[in-house]
Amino acid sequence: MSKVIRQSRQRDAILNQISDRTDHPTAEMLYLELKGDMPNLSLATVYRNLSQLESWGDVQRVSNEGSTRYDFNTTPHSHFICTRCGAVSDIDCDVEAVLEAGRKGFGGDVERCVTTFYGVCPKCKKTN
Amino acid sequence: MSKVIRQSRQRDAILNQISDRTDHPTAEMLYLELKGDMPNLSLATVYRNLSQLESWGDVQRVSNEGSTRYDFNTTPHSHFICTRCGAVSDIDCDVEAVLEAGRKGFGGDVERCVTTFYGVCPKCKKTN
DNA sequence: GTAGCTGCAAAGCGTTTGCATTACT
DNA sequence: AGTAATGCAAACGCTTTGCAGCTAC
Repeated sequence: MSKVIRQSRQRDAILNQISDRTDHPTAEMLYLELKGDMPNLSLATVYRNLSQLESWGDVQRVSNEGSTRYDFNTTPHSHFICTRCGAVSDIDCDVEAVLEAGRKGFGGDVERCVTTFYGVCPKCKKTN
Repeated sequence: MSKVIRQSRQRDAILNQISDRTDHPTAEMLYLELKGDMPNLSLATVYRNLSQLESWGDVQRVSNEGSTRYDFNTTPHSHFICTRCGAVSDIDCDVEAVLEAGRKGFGGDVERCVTTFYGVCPKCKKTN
């Protein structure tokens, strides 16, 4: 008897809030944003739902020094973190090629890889 | 007037403990290992010294879901984390090539990248 | 003697968990 | 009615910090 998944206003709101953006918010960001409409939303609920959504493959964790960010884009892709403004954005990079480079001369099974790029984002570069 | 750096038994011991190994220990591992010889060594001292050593470029942080590991090898290189035994090892991978792949078609300045590979290490593969 | 370093304990941070209550189905 | 999901607060694990005493220079 597998566990039944019920609908919940909170989970719907979280998924809705994360689905149409590319800025990789943290649990707390989502919590603060949603608290406007749902004043007694709890941070624990946001964390619990994000974990669930992750286990169902609906969102992806992006770990970034200290706090975790969440990404609605669950295809294997890489991230760029701006060292000036801290923004996390997606970056186009051939993940398969990186995997191949890692496999070369390594005795184990390389299954997955995560690459994070650092530097100055286009926006900050313009502002200087 | 810049701060004078003094010698300390504790820092020497930490550096000595980390310098001849490739298993990327955590602060707590080093603490437990050193506590044998220095019974009143404090975990805070280990953390403080590792931060200092990192800022001086003597060790490198390797962040790995939850806890931080330290690496005496400060040249840009990649890591492999075994999903069976949790071991963190160095892996040969052309970091420059990955950087190039990230730069392609990205508007900002890509300065640095960190790649972590996941899979089954040679040892676990053998044991199966 | 001065100021950096230590040990200890307390606080900090992001995250998880226990539990009584609420609300989907 | 039954049980998943919530809100709250307390606990968690890792790391940092405040402070009095210690130690290298």
